[in-house]
Amino acid sequence: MDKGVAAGVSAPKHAARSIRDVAARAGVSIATVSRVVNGSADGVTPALRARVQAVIDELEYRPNRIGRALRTRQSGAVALVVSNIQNTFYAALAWELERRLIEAGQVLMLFNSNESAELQDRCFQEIATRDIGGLLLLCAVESRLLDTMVERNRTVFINRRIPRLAGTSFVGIDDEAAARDLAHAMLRAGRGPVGLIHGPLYSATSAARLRGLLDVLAAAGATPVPGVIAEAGLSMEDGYRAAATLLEGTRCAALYCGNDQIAYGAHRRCLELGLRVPQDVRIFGFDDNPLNDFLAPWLNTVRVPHADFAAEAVLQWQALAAGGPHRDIVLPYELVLRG
Amino acid sequence: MDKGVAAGVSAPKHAARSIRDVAARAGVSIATVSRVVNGSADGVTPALRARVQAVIDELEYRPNRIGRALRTRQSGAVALVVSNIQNTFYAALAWELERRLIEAGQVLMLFNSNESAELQDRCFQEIATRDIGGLLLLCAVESRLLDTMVERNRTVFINRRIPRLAGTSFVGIDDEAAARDLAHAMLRAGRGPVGLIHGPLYSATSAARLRGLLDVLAAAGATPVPGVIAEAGLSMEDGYRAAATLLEGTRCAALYCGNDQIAYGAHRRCLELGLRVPQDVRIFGFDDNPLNDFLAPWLNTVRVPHADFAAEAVLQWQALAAGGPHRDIVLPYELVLRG
DNA sequence: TTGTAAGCGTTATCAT
DNA sequence: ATGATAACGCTTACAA
Repeated sequence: MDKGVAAGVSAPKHAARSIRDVAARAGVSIATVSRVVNGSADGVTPALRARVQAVIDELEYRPNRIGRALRTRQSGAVALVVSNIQNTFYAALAWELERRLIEAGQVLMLFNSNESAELQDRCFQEIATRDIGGLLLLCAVESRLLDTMVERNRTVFINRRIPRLAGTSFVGIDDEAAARDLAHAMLRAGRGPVGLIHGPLYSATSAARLRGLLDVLAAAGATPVPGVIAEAGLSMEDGYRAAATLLEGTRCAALYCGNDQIAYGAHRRCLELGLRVPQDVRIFGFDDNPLNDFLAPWLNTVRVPHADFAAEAVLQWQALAAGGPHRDIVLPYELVLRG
Repeated sequence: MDKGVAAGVSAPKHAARSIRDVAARAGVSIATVSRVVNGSADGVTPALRARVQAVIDELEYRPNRIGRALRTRQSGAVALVVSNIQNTFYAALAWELERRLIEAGQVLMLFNSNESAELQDRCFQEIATRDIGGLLLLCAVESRLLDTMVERNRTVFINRRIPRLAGTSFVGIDDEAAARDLAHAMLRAGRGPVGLIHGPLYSATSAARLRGLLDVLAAAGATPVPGVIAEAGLSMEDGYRAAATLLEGTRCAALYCGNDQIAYGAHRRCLELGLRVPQDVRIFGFDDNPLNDFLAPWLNTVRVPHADFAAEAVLQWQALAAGGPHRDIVLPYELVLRG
């Protein structure tokens, strides 16, 4: 029997080093190591600092974030609660956020709320016990624990705000204005019956978009009849179902959808009904998911600058961490008319 | 001046409760509270237990995970390192994973490696200091720190393995067999020149798929000429670029793409060239992204059971946590022929 | 059955 | 400038 090999198989090469290991090896106290690691302004003699740093490098010591978190009450993690990561717009935003947070030495904890107050609170419960450094809410809903969470954490609302919590930082666009622009583009493209599949009205974003749209349509005397307004969830499946109902017996020249995912679902239903897009029905959405250029060359939409959303959200979170005030950041959008 | 209101505005309602608060209020030691919280088998008198539980409920006490993590060396977080969350297949998988992990009382830390060894190691460095309970690698690449991470964490490879680390748990399909089936479907659909845009060959998954495909094509005497084989990254943009090169001057009746994202890019290029899909070119992909039914009704592909991947990955992670052995879990796939 | 106390890895206060 | 030590919130021997 080769005991050496047998032991080597099961035992890890070596456990992670602790500050004690470094201190012992360098012949200093753990306090000194801590000072070196944190580059404290309070002096450590350059010579000593170099000696300690050498040991740190040699042992590949990296401070344990859990120990540090317990002491500083900051876990070095930022929680992102997103409606649904399967929405490619949110996924793109999450990607940008993660990239920037890693750069800032933070990790991202991901939660899906699925537009449900219960699930969102479930996530909040997990988050609440973890001393996170920031809370990014990408499409939050009202829920029992929302206020406490916002109160206790550095919070930034992204893409959707809770009007009641207007004092909390927000990054978004002017959805109502964007919807008005989109409506004008719709009208310019040709008259005819308009169908509307808007997002859930508990969402201030969905509501603002609908408001802007109806505003312009009404002014143009193109108010859609009640039968062609439908509320839907924010997924492709929701859009498909809503379109199925809405297009049953009704004919639309243009179809407004509360976001691009809804538009994808509506598009599918149109094709099933033998309607050509855009020849028979023109479809309008919101967000401009990154894959539109590849898979939805028929989709007219509003480009929401997701990369800028992420950049601004992180900046604003950092500003809050630095003791800055809550702010509203409203970014420019852009109309994308494809067909 | 109303001092009461002024104070109420800035001060949080109350900080989170600690185990001490509960112990003090219940008139017991923190050890007893801990026992109640953890439902320890070691007895706590039912009466005492009830009294403590009442205080816990009253104060809405939830144990701080950082404190617990420091003691147990388990942060209650599972790290997911994914190639790119913008790939809708990975996003769908991540969604399923998050749902199940929350159910298991864990949170998910999300990292994008972007197929880069450097970035993956950057993520690993963040992960290494955080005492995670599990490491899920959705499309890992070779990197300097990979071995240490696998060695020190309960690891499950998903969708792509590192052949060198065959002793580590894996959840996937038989990619080579699936590719063979796909190739047969390709041949059944009609003869003609075949173009190939495969994924990067450092990926065992991409390599296996290509192997299976070439296998069948060769056996059928349909070996593609070197000029119509291209290697591409795994994104739509990569697929677009590869297709642009490959279709320059060459005519293909069928186009194999290493995954659906590549196929989306190739499809766009085909349309730009005036090629009709599937009339002029039939396109074959891999994964069956959930949005194909809506946006890619022209795409033939292999349905990779992402929900089952997630379920099995979590189960296998739990098995490892329970001291079980590493396992290979190979799930069934399904051909989806749309056009 | 319940309590006391050590200790997980840090940071930061206070001596020296 | 450096070190000793308390404290963060929790779990878990061990003592009572």
